[in-house]
Amino acid sequence: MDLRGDPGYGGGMVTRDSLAETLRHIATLLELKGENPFKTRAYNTGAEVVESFAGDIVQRARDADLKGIKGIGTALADKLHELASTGRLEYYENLRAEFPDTIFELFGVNGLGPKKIKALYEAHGVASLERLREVCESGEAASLAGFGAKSVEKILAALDFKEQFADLFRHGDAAPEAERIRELLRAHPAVGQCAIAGSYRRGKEVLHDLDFIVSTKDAPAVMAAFTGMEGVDTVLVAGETKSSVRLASGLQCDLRAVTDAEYPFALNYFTGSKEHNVAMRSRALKWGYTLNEYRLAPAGDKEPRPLRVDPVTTEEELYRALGLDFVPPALRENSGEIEAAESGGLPELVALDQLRGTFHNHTLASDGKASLGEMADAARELGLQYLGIADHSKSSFQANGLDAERLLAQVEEIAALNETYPEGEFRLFAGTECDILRDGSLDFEDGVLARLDYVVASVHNAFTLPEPEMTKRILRAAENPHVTMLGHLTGRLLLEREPYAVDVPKVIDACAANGTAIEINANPWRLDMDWRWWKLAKEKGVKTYINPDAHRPEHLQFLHYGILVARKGWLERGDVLNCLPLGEIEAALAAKRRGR
DNA sequence: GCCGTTTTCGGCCCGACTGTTTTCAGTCG
Repeated sequence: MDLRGDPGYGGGMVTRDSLAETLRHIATLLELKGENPFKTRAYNTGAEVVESFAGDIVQRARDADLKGIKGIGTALADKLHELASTGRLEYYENLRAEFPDTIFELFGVNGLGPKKIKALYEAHGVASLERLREVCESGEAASLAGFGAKSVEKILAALDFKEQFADLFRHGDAAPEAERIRELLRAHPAVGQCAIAGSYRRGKEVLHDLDFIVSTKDAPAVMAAFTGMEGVDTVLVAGETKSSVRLASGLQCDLRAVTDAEYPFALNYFTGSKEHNVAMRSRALKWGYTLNEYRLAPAGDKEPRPLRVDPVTTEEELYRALGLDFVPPALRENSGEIEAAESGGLPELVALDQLRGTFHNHTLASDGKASLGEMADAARELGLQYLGIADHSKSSFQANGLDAERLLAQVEEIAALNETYPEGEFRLFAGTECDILRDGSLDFEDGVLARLDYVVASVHNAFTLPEPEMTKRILRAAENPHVTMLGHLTGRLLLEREPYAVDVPKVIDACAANGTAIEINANPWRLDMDWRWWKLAKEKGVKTYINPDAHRPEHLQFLHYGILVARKGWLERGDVLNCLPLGEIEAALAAKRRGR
């Protein structure tokens, strides 16, 4: 059997994502076979657990140390162990031999689910997008039981869409449209409460649609306004309380309308995540209630436990009613938040207005689009007390990186500018985004680095080193006493370029041992280091700086996205060093330079 | 396949919408 077409499997390296992907593929294949849907769900749940697990799930799987992880039972634990330790899984290979590899493509077509795909495959050998189009255009598909002219038309439209657009969007790319539509709904006379729910509200880095929730007494009017609004390309669904549209950008937007009384339940339900909802519902059940998108109501014949808040009129009250602290949307990923909410152990998440400055920013000297003074002015307008300048170093010649001479001239320039700011009110810090060279050495001599206030060390070339070498390279930088923080740790560009292969837990350990911070790069294309690692990093005592990687003044707004990452990573004010006020950050940088 | 202060067996969320149906199956979230 040829599995070469599957990058996440059998290619040698086992990663968190490849483990999750294999579980998802198993779930899909079981669905195709018409297996018990709950078994299918168990595999999908397992994939979610693997993806969001706070810790080194690959190592745990390798060590057969998965006992006690909720959602991973003995069967999944055994399979994950086999996968992680050998790179293969016999059960999966047998399953895959039953269908052509390309059949997975079909699940990405809107309107096609396991039943229809199975029917198409068995009747006409449909196992690829090309073949699907053929049987739709030839009329063969329309004659199948359960298929008709309309469904074939929809499949063809979905195929056209797939050719034209990606089905995932970066959070930052979707944000302007999301906010525009929210304002439009909010301004509608029939709309009471209104929110963007879904993964957008949870602060996920990529989204596949936007979910809007409104409360209203005139749902049809709001639905009409929504499906008829500017920017709508196609109306996908148009019901009385639920509509879906496709915008010209390809982004899908769903709207649900409920009453004011139902609103907190709908908001909670459609914010998700699915797994968080399951946990909430099962908790409600234990208390003797059924929870859905409309209400919390007594269930069954037994006397329910009295709610702590009754009636429930807000989402906060819904959590409190069930004996929980309010769980911020960012944390609703089923990674321990319910347990923490029960025991008063939720973190006090860091917030945007707690940031006092930021460090990874570029100017005209390298590849930025604004001068030192312009960047400083923009930071002051935002109310920041300090701004760090970290232009590229000489090896990043493609970015016009600075050599030692130009860098030291910039240090002088920064010192002169600092003279012009009122003492204690604002300061520029002189730094560098110093390339980590292939062997882990830095792009400047120690003597040069010692002249700077701080150093961001980043990888900008040789992205394809094997994991052991890349890890060694970055470890060496993390151990260099001049390095204040590691920049964009994995180099990923969301939906564009894969992260480079690096053993993140090892890097976290080294950073903890050396007092080196790891940046949260807030550029919406990066959002790197990924939020899934921060709980682990925090446990180990690693701190972060949230940096916009700004190349122009407007990019300072990216800090908002960095805050989303930090919050998803359970980080508090004390974990984020650029929450420190000017006097204290100077001391912290100096302490790090002295080797603590 | 997972899970257990209701259960080690028998549950596991379910409502909205659409299209092909003549009362419901499939998909989606």
